Amino acid sequence: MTPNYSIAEENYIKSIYHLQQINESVSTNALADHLKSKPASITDMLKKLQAKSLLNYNPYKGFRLSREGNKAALIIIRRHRLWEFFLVDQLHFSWEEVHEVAEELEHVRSKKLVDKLDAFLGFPKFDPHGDPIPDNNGKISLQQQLPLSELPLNKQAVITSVQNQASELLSFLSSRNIVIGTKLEVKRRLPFDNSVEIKFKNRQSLILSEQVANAIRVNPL
Amino acid sequence: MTPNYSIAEENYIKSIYHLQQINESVSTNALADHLKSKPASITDMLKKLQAKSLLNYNPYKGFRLSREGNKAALIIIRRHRLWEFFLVDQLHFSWEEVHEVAEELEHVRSKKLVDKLDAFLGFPKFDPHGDPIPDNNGKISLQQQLPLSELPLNKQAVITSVQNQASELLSFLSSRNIVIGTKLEVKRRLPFDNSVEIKFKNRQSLILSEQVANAIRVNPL
DNA sequence: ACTTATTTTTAGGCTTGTCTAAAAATAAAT
DNA sequence: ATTTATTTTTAGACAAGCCTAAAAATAAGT
Repeated sequence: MTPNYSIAEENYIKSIYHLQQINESVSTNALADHLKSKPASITDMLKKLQAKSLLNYNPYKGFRLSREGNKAALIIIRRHRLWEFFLVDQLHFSWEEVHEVAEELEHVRSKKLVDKLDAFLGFPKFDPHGDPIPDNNGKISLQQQLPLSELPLNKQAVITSVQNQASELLSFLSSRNIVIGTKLEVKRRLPFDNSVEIKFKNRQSLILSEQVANAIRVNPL
Repeated sequence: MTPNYSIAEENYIKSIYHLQQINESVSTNALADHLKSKPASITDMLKKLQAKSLLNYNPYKGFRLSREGNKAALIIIRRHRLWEFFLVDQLHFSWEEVHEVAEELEHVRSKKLVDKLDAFLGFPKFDPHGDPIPDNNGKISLQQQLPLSELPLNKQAVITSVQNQASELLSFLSSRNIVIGTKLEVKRRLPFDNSVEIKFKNRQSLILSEQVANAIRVNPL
């Protein structure tokens, strides 16, 4: 039997998973920031997670999830993204509202529930933000994607995901018709602030800041 | 704003609500039994619930929910029963499997989620066990129902609910085709053990123990 | 009415998960 | 290389929820 973890443990596992996608090794401070917690609390929990062999932890040197920890993370992420899909697809939430609610739903542990929900939804591969949904074995389907900030000039591409859950950003993007599936290309980069001018198929164009262009992931066509 | 309660608090509120339907006043021991907890733990929590004015509590004398406590209880029961309905109606769980899972889902606090779920399901009035689902104002639609053990002989009635969530009982009943909506009448009562002989429309008959006949609620036609 | 049994509460302790303040380890700077 | 700054860990405390064992209150029995 796969063991059950507390809500606090699950939140740590998930945050570590996300942070280690960005950096080789995760630091105590980075995790404290991410969880809006204090470094001392982090150290405490790290010891517990290591005792449960979910973590490879070298004091003062940083840490990463173990194989088992990664498996646990993918289960939680699967739950989170399936519920997000459900909320948008079935309950007609808007994509910027779902994250908070899914933060609660993701901790409901029943495997049967999650698998039945998956089937009910038609085994979706991507959540409303374009992030891939792990299947019932924890397999995640990758797709070629790069930040909009790195897309070559004048190359057609389609938006595949937005790497930021802040509802302000998401509703701003929606209001500009920037959603998953939108096709666009970059017409130029402004060197002084690295902002980009993008152009839609309907010939409308728009300037996006470097931060925003970094959060948007695209798949070149 | 309606305050938020912890999962532990919500479980206490719900159990007290159920117990006070049966008796005038709830006792510490009865609640300890119901929650599979110890009397000392109950006393601790009762003080906290009273401090939050959810409870009218006279030490040594018993307790009941306050007006506010009842309101909170109905919100939790609404969540629980809507999720049960969802699980059976949309995810095709069988009615004996849903209780456990709904015990977890009921603690997801978002009001918007619950109201949207309600609409998505078509504003159902009864859950799969036949229990009424409170509406978004906490109003509960009552229906005339009495225990099968009290149904007069030879009077046609329809099963409206089963007041017991034990999955053994529920699957036993299903296997005998005893579900919500089944029509039956009581042919006789056996005096030595108060068991009842029931007869279905298709002329099949069956003996049920007093305990089982007490758990089944019917609406006389 | 007085003893006995039951119920409930208090007292003190444990675990989980959090915090602040201080100490120790590592990294950066001169 | 030695001081200074930063990061991380340890030490000790606290709240929520639970427990056992003992004391106090109520109920039952003769």
